[in-house]
Amino acid sequence: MPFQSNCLVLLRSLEAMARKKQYNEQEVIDKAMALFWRNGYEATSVRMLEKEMGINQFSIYASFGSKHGVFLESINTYKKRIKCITDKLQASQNGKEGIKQYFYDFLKFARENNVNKGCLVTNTVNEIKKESDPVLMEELSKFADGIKQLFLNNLLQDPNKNPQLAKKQANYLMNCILGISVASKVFKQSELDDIIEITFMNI
Amino acid sequence: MPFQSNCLVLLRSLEAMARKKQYNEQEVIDKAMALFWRNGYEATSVRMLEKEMGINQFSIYASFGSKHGVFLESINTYKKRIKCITDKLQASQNGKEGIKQYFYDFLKFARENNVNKGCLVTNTVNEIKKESDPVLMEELSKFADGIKQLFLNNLLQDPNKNPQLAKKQANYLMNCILGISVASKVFKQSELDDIIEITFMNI
DNA sequence: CCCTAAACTAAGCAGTTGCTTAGATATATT
DNA sequence: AATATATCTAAGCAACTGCTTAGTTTAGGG
Repeated sequence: MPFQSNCLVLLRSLEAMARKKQYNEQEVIDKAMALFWRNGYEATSVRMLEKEMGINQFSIYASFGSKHGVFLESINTYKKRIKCITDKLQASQNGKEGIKQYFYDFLKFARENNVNKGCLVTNTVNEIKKESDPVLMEELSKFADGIKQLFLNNLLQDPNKNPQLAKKQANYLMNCILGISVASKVFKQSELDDIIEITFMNI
Repeated sequence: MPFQSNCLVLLRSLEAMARKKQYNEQEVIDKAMALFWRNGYEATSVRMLEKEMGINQFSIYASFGSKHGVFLESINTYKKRIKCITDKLQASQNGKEGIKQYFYDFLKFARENNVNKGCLVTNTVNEIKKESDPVLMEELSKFADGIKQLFLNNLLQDPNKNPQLAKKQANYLMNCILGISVASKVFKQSELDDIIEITFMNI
């Protein structure tokens, strides 16, 4: 149930009109996403969502059906928000340097009040069990594959690059950014800089 | 409260003797650790621990004080269990090849029924909030630093290695193994092999 | 064989979980 | 103003959370 459709409202526009929603669904999902990102799925209760989103539980369930529904929309919003840096990577024309820039852009993207929250998608993969929600897991995998493909495209901008090696290097870079997502929660910025430097030293 | 001390029992050995424990504390902690490893801390309830450990809640609280206490002992047991591969790394005398072997050893260590559970320490860092349990977080950091030091020692077995570079490479390798801990939950073995190959290709 | 004390069982505690519902409120058309 | 109906508030639901406690069982020393 991705946001409540307005179709019924439009169809009934000739009949009596009812009360308007006092909140914007995208705005409250933005707040929910921020909370899930900071806390994780399980550690975020519906009562906490209520407070953070600034609306009553009834409204949460009316708009998104369930806590799980709120989370799915939060993941969608996360993708929208991170799009600005994946788009930048896609547009980049300077091979591995573009990927390196993505690493730094991601670190900036994931930081809030000098605390690094990691990647919401990575955090979720780490938290949920594959078999408990295979549909969501598949969606998260697809997202990661998309970024891996961008890595590959940028690597292949080097005409001398062996395509088979490039594919392995794309997997390697995906692994490194997964590591960064975890490491950024604990490591100092100078250590993260070292890591990125070595990561791109010889590819 | 690391396991219940036997001192009181010894002191009172001249008085009337009481019933014996019908379980071995290390054995039930092994089972608890397995459950925490599979499920994470929050997603594991005391009722689930009861079933897995095969003892009553009373016995759990008598031996370990709290769910948190069971978890702390589980982390200790995890360290004991992984010691066989860190010891192997420590004893290794062939530089980066020894570290590479540790990567493969870790993958085997973390696999159960063809499912990779990642590293319990990494999973925990990812789940808990730094400020909610700084003592545990510090302990987990120390553990990671110990492994990073083993990486550094092995790298420095190469007499031509620049020590400053080696330090950065140790951070880099720690980041890669963090990535592997996450990636192993989702990636195929062939992809993991590619990742490890590239990771060690250029250091 | 009785007594003491630890270990056991199982019921129960208050607080929280995700979710629902009854009833009050607001709003655009008639 | 009257009506219809979506949205709001707030109370409440059963199930579950970590943890405790009352009462029974089991063991060994006297």
